Amino acid sequence: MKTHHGSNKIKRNLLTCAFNCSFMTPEERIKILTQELQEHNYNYYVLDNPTISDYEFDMKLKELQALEEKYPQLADANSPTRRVGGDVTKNFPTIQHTYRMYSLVNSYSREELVEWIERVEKSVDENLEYVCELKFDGASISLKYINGQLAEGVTRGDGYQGDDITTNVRTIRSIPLKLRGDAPEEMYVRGEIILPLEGFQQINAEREELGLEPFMNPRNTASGSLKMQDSAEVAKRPLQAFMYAVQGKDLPFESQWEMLAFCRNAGFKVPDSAKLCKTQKEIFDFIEHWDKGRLNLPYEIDGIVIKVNPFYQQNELGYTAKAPRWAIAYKFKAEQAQTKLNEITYQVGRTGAVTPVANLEPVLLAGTTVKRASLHNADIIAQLDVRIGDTVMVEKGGEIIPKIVDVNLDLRPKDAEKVEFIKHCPECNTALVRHEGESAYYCPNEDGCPPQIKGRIEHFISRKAMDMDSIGAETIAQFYEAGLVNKISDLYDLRQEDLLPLERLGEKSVQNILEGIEASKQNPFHKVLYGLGIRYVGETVAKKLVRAFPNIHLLMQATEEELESVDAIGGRIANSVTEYFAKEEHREMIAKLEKEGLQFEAEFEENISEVLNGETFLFTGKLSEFTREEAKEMVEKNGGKIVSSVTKNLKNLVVGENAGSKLKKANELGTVKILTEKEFLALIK
DNA sequence: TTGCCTCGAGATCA
DNA sequence: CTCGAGGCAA
Repeated sequence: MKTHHGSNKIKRNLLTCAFNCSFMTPEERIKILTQELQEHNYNYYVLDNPTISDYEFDMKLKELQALEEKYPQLADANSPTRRVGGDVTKNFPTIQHTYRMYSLVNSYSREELVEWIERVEKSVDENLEYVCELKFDGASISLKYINGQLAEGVTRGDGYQGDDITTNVRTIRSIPLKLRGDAPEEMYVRGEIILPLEGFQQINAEREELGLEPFMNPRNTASGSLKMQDSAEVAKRPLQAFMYAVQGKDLPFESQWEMLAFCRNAGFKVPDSAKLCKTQKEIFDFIEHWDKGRLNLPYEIDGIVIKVNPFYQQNELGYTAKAPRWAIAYKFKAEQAQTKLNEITYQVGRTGAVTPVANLEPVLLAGTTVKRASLHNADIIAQLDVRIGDTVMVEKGGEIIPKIVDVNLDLRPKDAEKVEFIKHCPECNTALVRHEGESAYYCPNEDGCPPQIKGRIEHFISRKAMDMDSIGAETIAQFYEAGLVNKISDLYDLRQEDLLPLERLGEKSVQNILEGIEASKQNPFHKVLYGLGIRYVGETVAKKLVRAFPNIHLLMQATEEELESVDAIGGRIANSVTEYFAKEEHREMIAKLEKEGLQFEAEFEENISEVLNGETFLFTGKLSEFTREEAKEMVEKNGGKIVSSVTKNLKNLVVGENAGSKLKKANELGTVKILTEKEFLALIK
């Protein structure tokens, strides 16, 4: 690590010299120093190739600091002096991502990867090219640059919005505060913040000296560092940033490979391990190489990312609800550890499903201590034939959730008996039931079983539903035990005087809780609907229902048939919805919530026109007039629908450059109208 | 599922 | 100052 010490005396000399010798204005001097420091910083942290001594660097930095102090009006938010931090953030405001941050689909075997490649090759017919990159194990981030200046650093969050951690991001030396070369007006760079192993060990050595507990693993330490309030502390953590994607308008590249080069030229650290591959063999060679080679890397990776290279091919493939179809992660084989199964306990979820949980002798695995692992259901227990006292093999795959994969029969105690799944609810002793065709056992005591009641309320307050600040599972349990809350709507009857007597709740906490409850009334209808916890109504289904039934009364009156007519709503969901609303207590509760002022009516933008009513569209090839996102919006705003493949339901195929198999198939069908982009635009004019 | 950071509450000590 | 809840990230 570079140390930035220097003496004030020398600094003053340098200052005097700068003024005396060159007759520069402070403004000019600041500009020169800034540029020099930026350059040296880049050489040191991005290229790993310093061209001046640490001492000289520190002198220049001190000089710049002094000048900025003297002329604060000339100090830039992206000055190299900001690298050392100092800004303290109280809380990190939420920022919407301009471009959604998708996740990646994971694969764990050669077979799965081959399946993906074959799927890709089916939709895109010619000259496939892939970029293989290392999958860094850290925290994802999005950086916004305005006219080449770092403007925002945002965590991934839920992919739609994240936390503004700009001041902390500025302290990471391998992130340029100002881009090199020509920069577009606005662009977003995505990458991963990691803590190299050496830095991790160094931090732990320091912590040990200070008598502090060492950190468990680099990934959590990196992630935690980004959320520290004192950016000067963040500056002391030797974090690094590896960037792998750029988004924005009119960018000067047309493929992932060119994008990596652009990133590198713009001054980001882009490892040169990425490789352009044309064949399956090349991809698998790359994987194999790094599966072994990763042990020698100075940082941790947990897999390989494979991306279709040209953008027009990526666009052809498009996205699922969560991830691009044009990329996939290959995760290295998970680490395993052997440990003892001490006990099986049973948990009752909000739906009444009873889940067996293995309580394990704590064991160190992939940088964490594993003590518990879900056994999912009775079938899994039977299949593994795990018994109390068994020695089992635990694995921590890409899902993060530890899993029992095997039982070591040689070490089984002689008297170990088969596990009998419990017959009665561990919480309320009601006899459990098992629905036909389902592997889970349920406690049918919906209204009297504490974990089900608490679970429903926890679900309601959760982030994706009402997102009530400063209330968590423990607080709900407290409310329930105090007899204050038995159903969702009871939350809205809570008063300050009810809560203050409760343990651990001071005035401040109570105020936060009540404010959170009040603020929840502003949440849109689809969140409220999701929060009700109707079985099979997740976030996506809730949104779909709200679209089709824009207020709660329409939804409550809908028959199963009407529900099923909605796209993606099947019999199972329709049945669950009507059953929910058939219950008197549910209808009463909803009436109460409505009275309290929760949103039970959807707000949508009106469609611009209905000219595309009944029409279906599919876009293929490289589009030049608009993006796929824009196309989708245009179609929907004009009453049309987007479909995903060429079938007899497709009425219009809009073709861009390089249209391939879809165009061919449409021609074969003969029923599809083929349009150019211009013709499409003319349709909706 | 676990680890890390932050905050409020309550204990401890001056 | 220490503890535990809560939030977040993978």
